[in-house]
Amino acid sequence: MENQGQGLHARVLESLGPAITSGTYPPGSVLRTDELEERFDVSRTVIREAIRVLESMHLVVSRRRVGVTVRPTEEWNVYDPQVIRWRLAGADRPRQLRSLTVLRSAVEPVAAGLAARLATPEQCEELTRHALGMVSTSRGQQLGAYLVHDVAFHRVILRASGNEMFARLGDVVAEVLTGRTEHQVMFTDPDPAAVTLHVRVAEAVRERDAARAEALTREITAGAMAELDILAP
Amino acid sequence: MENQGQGLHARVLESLGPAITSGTYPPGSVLRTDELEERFDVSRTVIREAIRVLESMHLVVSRRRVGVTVRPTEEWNVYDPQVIRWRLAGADRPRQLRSLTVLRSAVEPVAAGLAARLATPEQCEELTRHALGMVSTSRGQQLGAYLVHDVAFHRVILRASGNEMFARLGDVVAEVLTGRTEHQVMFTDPDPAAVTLHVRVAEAVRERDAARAEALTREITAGAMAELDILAP
DNA sequence: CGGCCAATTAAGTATGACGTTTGAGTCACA
DNA sequence: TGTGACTCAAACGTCATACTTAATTGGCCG
Repeated sequence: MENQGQGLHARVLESLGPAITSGTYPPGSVLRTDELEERFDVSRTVIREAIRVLESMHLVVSRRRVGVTVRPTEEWNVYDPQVIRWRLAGADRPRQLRSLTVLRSAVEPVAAGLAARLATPEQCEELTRHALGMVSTSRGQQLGAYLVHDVAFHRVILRASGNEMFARLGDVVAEVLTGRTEHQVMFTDPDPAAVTLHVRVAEAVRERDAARAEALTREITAGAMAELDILAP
Repeated sequence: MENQGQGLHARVLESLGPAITSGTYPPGSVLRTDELEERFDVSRTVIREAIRVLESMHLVVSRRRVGVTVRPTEEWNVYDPQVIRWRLAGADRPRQLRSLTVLRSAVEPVAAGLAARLATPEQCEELTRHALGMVSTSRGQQLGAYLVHDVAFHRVILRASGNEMFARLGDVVAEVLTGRTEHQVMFTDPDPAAVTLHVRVAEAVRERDAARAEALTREITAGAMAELDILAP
């Protein structure tokens, strides 16, 4: 969905990263550069650059005389988009989807409240447009088109919040929504109630009603959590 | 507060990173590797490794025949702890503190609610201990000791939430709290009301009262926002 | 048995050579 | 004069190799 292996070091990364995040090399495992050099049939330079990147993601730590050691899971930079992609592609995808959905449930309502205050007229218009797009694609097995509008809607909300930290979660939300459509049940058309909620959020933002926008978004994320059987107090 | 320049590439990073995030090299600027090589008096190997790391943070993009170009701010991996540190150390520290405080206000209450359900007895005990520690250090210019308990308290909440995404925000919160003590007013002792709120959160978690823990934490973060003059609806 | 020293190992750094991409300039032709 | 293809060179990308540094291991000596 984003970059792709241009350059050998990227190719190595796209092989090593998933191998680490998926547990093929569990925490504590030790890799040696010359071994990798041989395995990927590339030069030392390339391996070292890949290792440096993995190190900056806190996936590994490189120490002299010992090798490149995989770090414990708790220390990984789990907000790194690349790490998120690797983990979503791996075995603990369900677990990862839950974590991210909980994060969404915390962030998106607050973002919607802020968006209601700060959204530009253009952003309001975009929101409305995508909400209506969701309505018009919510029936008749148009899940692909529906997803496009859904993702765009949430991206606009996050961006319109005016908070860069929220805005950067757009990719994460996109992954979660895409993952849900691809992997989850979702054989059937989207829940009409959810569609309506999006329309009403767009309305609330347009009318600068922060409290309502937040509350409605909270309903949306609550629905997303329910889909994954996450705690329902 | 974390790693330090062990290795030349790390030294280069600690110089280039802040230079980019602080705007010394604004987006669109172009760096050439051989120029950097000379400026830092290190080999290509070292420069290239540093560049790879900056690239993985989405701070720069390296293209043939053109050089290493600084990317637009919106594309930076603003959740990377190292990027956060660099930006907090730079000129737009106030702006960064606001962004992060808003993020806290979204995440921490939800985390506290989850902690109330999931915290282990040990974590409950830790919470209580740090809350009491805050009480006992809240008077008489013991800001340093107070800060230690404050940071520890919020770390436990985030970790006890059982959500790895939340848990990894512990460092961010620590930076924000530390930054407030160091840079903000805070000449005077901490607000007694805030101290009391922490004690009550610990209580609520201990009593498994998720709604109360969430609401009380929302009050804490609202206070933090008020300190920074962030919107007060 | 314990502490100290040296040998070994694997990462870190430096350097020279070559390959590859691609922007930019040039030149010819319409 | 404008447009097209063609050439050139600048900058990164990759490789191979030699050397340096740090840390672990293990043996030697007290």
